[in-house]
Amino acid sequence: MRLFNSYTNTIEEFKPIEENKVKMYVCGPTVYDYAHLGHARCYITWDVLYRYLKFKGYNVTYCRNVTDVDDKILKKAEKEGKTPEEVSRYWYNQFSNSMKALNTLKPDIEPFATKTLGEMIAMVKVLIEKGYAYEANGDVYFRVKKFPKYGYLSKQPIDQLESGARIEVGEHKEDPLDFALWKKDEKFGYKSPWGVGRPGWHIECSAMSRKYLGQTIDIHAGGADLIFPHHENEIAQSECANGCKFVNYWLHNGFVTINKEKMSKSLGNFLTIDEMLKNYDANTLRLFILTNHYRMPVEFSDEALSAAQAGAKRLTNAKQTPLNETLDIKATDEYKAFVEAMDDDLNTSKALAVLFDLATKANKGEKNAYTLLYKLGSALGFTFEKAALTDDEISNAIEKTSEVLGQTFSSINEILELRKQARIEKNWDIADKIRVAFDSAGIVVKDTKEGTTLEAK
RNA sequence: GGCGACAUGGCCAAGUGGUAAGGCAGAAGCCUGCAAAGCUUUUAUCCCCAGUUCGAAUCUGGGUGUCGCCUCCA
Repeated sequence: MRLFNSYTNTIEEFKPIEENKVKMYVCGPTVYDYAHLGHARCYITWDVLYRYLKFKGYNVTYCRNVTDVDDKILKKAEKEGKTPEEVSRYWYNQFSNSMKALNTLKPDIEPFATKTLGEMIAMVKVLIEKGYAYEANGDVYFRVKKFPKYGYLSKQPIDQLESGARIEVGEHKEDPLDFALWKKDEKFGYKSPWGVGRPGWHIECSAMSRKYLGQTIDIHAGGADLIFPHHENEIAQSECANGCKFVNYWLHNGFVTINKEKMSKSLGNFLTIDEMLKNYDANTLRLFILTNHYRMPVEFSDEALSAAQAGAKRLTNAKQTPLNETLDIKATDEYKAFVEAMDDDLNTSKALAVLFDLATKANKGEKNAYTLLYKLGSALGFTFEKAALTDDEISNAIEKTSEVLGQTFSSINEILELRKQARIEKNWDIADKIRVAFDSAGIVVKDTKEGTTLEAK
């Protein structure tokens, strides 16, 4: 398997530290607001990597943190008259629901920053002892100049970084480039050797990653906007504290753009996952994201989403047959093509072509095509289970039909029986009226040789 | 200003040296009572210019355009 490593800027053969085991860390959300389509892209992308590694037989430990100590959380808490815990718990639950609705797998470990404070403080202590950090007026800063590799990940010459760096009012840095490991905060802070304060954002990930996955891990992933300064700082902290390499493969996903602009909270041009899920299902969003390579930008548009919706239906509407559990899928050409695509730095769009090919084969009645479609599709996180009609849809359909035919029905089956009779008698008027009534209730009526089926639109 | 990326048919998007996957939309046919779904067929010379090569969308150089990072950000 080959992956693009942002650290070396090249595609590399993936070799885990321990054979067959993969330790992956993904920078998780700061829980203070709705998750948007950009987050969906990030977490779906790494969900696919997680699923695919498992599909390949790796024993994967996936850790994704929750940042629950942060300025924005505190601001929100003050504004709403709540405690920071209340705010972060509420938004964490929202986030979890969104992730579940998107059909992403739960990470094996989901640590909270506030539960890892001991490790953060210990790490900062070591950095101070080793001379990589210093205390200044209750704050602790990292001495960037002491770490010669600083800027390597982001490919930034240090003098360029320097010209952009500033010292904020009230900070007591030795150098503008230095960044905070610990910040004095007497109001919301926690006890530490340097007084009451809060950890810096970057040290959180360094500490959580080490605590749950170890000093050197295989994969660290996140949005490309985290490269600088977040990941750059993580490298500096972890490598100086631990005295060894931090991450073997740095993976970064591209952004979702809207009107050719990055979708982000600060620009206010975002669509929340919850909003999106009202109009499109999880398979549609997943297909929309996976048709593009994960490192490329994805432009949001309703046309693109509609196209993805039609495409997702094509996959999930493929003729389903009982799964053949004895099939040796690894021996099939489709499996080989799929794996070859995915092994090539997650070429999901090529992998999808295999799925579409299988959908066509399944529709033509080719043996095992559906089994393969199901298994390979599941490795990308698609679901093939047909959604049952909702009570709303059913009662609506009954109501609309009763209206149109001027006759009261008590169940769907009663209507279908009537329609069946009407069709036998070639009373197309009644048959069509029922179909139109069902359609307006969101139910598609299909007449096939095997009989009539109902599906949610 | 520094750093990085991208530019392929109506739309989305693979493809990194040998004459353009796939999806959506469109057209035609089959199937259907009519639909829907499905099946079959069908639409490109790859931003511009120069170069390397027997041969380039694919390599090199120069343009043009778009985006991202350099500050919180997935």
